[in-house]
Amino acid sequence: MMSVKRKLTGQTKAHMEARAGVMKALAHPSRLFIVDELSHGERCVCELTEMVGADISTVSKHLSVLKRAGIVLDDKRGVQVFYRLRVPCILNFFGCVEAVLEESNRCDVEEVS
Amino acid sequence: MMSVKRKLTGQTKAHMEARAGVMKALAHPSRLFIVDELSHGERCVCELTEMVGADISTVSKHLSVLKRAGIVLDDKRGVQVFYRLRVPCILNFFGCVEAVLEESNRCDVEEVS
DNA sequence: CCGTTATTTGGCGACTTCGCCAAATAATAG
DNA sequence: CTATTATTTGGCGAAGTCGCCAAATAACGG
Repeated sequence: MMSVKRKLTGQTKAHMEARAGVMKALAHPSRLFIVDELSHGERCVCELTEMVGADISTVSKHLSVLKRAGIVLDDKRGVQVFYRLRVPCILNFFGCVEAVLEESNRCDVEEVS
Repeated sequence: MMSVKRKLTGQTKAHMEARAGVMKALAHPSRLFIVDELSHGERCVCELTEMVGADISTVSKHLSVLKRAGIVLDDKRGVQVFYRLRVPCILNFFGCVEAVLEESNRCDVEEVS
C-alpha cells in the first residue's frame, strides 16, 4: 500500500476554503459582537448600528458579510430590516474560544516572566 | 432604570477583539487543514509542508500564527519542531461550520432557481 | 569547525479588508 | 408626488494578509 498522506488539493482544498469562508466572516470584532447580540433575538440594523457605534453603512456591510456566509438571515418589515441567527450553534464556538484565550493568558504571563 | 443596551466599547470591545484574534488565526484554508491534521496527532513542520504543498517558510508562518493565537503548541526535538493542538475543542467548530455550509448550499440553490 | 538538514525571519509586491462619505434605493406618511 | 426615515451600494485611501525568495538561525554528525 502506498502512502495515504492527505494533501491540500482538489476536494480537500475546496472544502477547507469553504470552511475558511465561514471563519473569515466571524473574524472581526464588530461581527462577533453582532452575532453575540443576535443570540438574544432579532435586531434591526439601526439598533445594531447604535450598539456597534460605527457608521450605518459599515454595519450594513458587516451584516451582508454574515449573510453571505450563511450565518444570519434578514427579514424586511416595513422600512426596517431585522437580522437573526440562522445557525445558532455558532454560539458554541465562543466557549472554546474563551478556553483558548484563558490558556493563552495563563501561558503569556508565565512566558514573559 | 436607564437603558442597558450593551455597546461595543471598553471591556466588551477588548473582549471581542480578543475573540476575533482567535477566529482570524483560523480563517485560512491552510491553517484549517493544519488544525484538522493535528487533530490526528502531532506533526513536524516538514510533514505539514509536504501536505499543504506550499513553501516551507509559508507553512512555518502559518504555524506561528496558530501558535501566537494559542491554538497550537510546539516542541523542538533535535532538528525538528513538532506541533500539536493545545485546545482540542477547536474541533467542535467544524461540526457547526459544516451546518452553516449545508444550510448555505441548500438555500443558494433555492434562491438561484 | 564545516557541512547538512530543519526551521524561522525579513522583506517585497499582489491582493484583500476596513471604515467613512456620498449617492442610490425602498417603504411609508401626508 | 414629496418628504422622511431606514438601508444598501459604490468608491476611495489606509491598513492588513499572503506567498515566495533569500538570508539567518539551530541542531547535529563527522
